[in-house]
Amino acid sequence: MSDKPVVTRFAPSPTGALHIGGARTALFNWLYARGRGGKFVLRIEDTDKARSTDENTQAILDGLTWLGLDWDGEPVSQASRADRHVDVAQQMLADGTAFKCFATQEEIEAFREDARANKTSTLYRSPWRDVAEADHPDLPFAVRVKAPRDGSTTLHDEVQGDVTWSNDQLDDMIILRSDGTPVYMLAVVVDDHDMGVTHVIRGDDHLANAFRQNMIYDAMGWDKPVLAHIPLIFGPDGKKLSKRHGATGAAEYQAMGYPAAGMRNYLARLGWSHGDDEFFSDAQAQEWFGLSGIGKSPSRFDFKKLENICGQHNAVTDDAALLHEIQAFLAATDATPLNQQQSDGLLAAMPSLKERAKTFPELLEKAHFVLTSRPIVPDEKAAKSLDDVHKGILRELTPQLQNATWTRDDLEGVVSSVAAANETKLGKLAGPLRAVLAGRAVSPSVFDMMLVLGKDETVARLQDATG
RNA sequence: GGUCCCUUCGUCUAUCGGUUAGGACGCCAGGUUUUCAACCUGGAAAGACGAGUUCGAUUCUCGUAGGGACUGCCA
Repeated sequence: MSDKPVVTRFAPSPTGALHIGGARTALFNWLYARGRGGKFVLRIEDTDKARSTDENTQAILDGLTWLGLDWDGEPVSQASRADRHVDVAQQMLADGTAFKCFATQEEIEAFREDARANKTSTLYRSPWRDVAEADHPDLPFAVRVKAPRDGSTTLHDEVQGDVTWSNDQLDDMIILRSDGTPVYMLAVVVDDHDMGVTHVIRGDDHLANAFRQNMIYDAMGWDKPVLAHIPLIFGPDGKKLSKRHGATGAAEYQAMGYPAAGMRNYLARLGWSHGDDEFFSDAQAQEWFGLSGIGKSPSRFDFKKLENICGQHNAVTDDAALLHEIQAFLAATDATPLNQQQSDGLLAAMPSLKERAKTFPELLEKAHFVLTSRPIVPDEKAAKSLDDVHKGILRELTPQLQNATWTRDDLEGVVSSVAAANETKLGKLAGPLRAVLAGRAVSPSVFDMMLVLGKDETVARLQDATG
């Protein structure tokens, strides 16, 4: 179990989009496998026909792709493996580790209601557990495992430590419904086994299930995977993450314009740590990630920290790569795509843009000067700084710029001297200049903009505004 | 109700019996500054509570409180 190549898996059920918690679970599995030269596989748990849709499956795949989590091989459909699951159940029946239960759902429900009313255990004990085959009626039946009744079971979990359950808390859970279809609990075990999964890293809402699933491993005599049940993610208020907090789905974070690298870093750091390291690359995360670094307590989602991390990643991301990400962001949000000129401009402005934006919308807003075209129409805030006095100064500046060599130093010199000649400061002139060049009160440095725009465009914009 | 799990600054966390309990985000003050972002300096800010073990507990044990998960012929 230790020297086998690592195989981890992510097994979402397509009953909804990719939840941010699921995204982190996938990330942990991916990090663990990739850091060890192992495989990371996908299994779609679509056995609930009523709630599973192809759209959801696609949304989950898209979400993982956006996050940059690549998987090995084709995603496995759990539903397509039903025959195999049934075979295993038959095997257990033959081995005597499972039995046929002829109790009807009404009977069981009645029992539970009674139990609840009397405040006794709602664990159903089927009367059919030890009934001989010869005495079985000719009726539909469900197949149940024979759970151990005495003693206790201790499971080692890499995150939770040793967890012990008294066996009388285990029920003879159903593995095959009375219509002959396999149940999730059986399918998971069979699939994990058949797919060679060595490490099961999943949300700790599955911890109790681990004990149930353990019964099937025991019944079949299969090797058990290493378990790691990770704590859940809550909203900023400590309550379950919900719409109220802004976003539960990975796609929503994509739509808000967070860069995938920042998401990976933030999510990895949520519930897992490697000393004081906060900001790291994928390569570092893969190298450092391990089960022992995962904490046991649930963590809250903090948008401020996410933004900070995203800002740091933007700053170090390659210009062209960022441009591609932004184009993908625009496409994903159904925004109008950039034309060639805008793409070129954005790329040229990227060095000064990427250091000041945490999200793509923010970056795009600051890139307005290069995405728009003449005549520049200043927005309300920008217009305020453009009074007649400053227009006059800018008019004076224009011819001087025409004679300037287009370097940062020279531009700074020209603007400063014009400012000085008018008994004002560069700081006072920057606002109006920004308004003229960008039409916005917020933008990169005026000199950076001039450099990106070039002399002709810069002068033209000045003439437009002061002419 | 039952079973299991969790509890260090507001948040994410470090600490693996001995620390002035460290870092990061955020916040506050000051600086820099051309708006935004960034940056620099400083600051406030934590071991849920109560016992026990120990020379010594944030760290180990138990209890209490609070929170969470599970308790389906759902996944």
